Amino acid sequence: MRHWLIKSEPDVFSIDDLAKVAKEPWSGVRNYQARNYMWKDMRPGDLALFYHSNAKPPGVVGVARVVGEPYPDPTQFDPSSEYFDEKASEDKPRWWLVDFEHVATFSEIVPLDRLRNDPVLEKMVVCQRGSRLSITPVEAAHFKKLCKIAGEKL
DNA sequence: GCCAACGTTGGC
DNA sequence: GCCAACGTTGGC
Repeated sequence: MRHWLIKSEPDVFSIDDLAKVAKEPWSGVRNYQARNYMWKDMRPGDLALFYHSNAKPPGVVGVARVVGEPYPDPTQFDPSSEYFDEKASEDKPRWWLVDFEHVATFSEIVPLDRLRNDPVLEKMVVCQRGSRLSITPVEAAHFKKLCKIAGEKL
């Protein structure tokens, strides 16, 4: 099993929103690297740290799980969607996604500051300067340590 | 294939 | 609101 970190702006879609739905299609990702992670590398059952970006403070707030296999992001075919892509077609989709389900909400956020001040967790991609990628791989040891800090037993 | 211009992300 | 970092676009 692989581990991941997914970013979401809580004003748009928060961990609480995820907790309210059975599963959420991770639509609207329009970055090739992030797409490739969902398309080629994610497997059902993979766990992901749920990260709140553009938040005060930014940080990891819980855990989500990949549900099912990747499929084409339907918003790319919808002209009324802000994620519409005129260069994509049903026979040649450009954007792929997976669904995520809620696993856990931490009792407290683990702020980005906290990660940056940790000699081990500072190595996480999300801690790197200028890191903008919305989906990144996470080492199993980092995932485990972060859950421990959060007091989360999975 | 280079690279300047532009748009977006996201911490601060 | 600012701005550094980064990805994408398009002219050449």
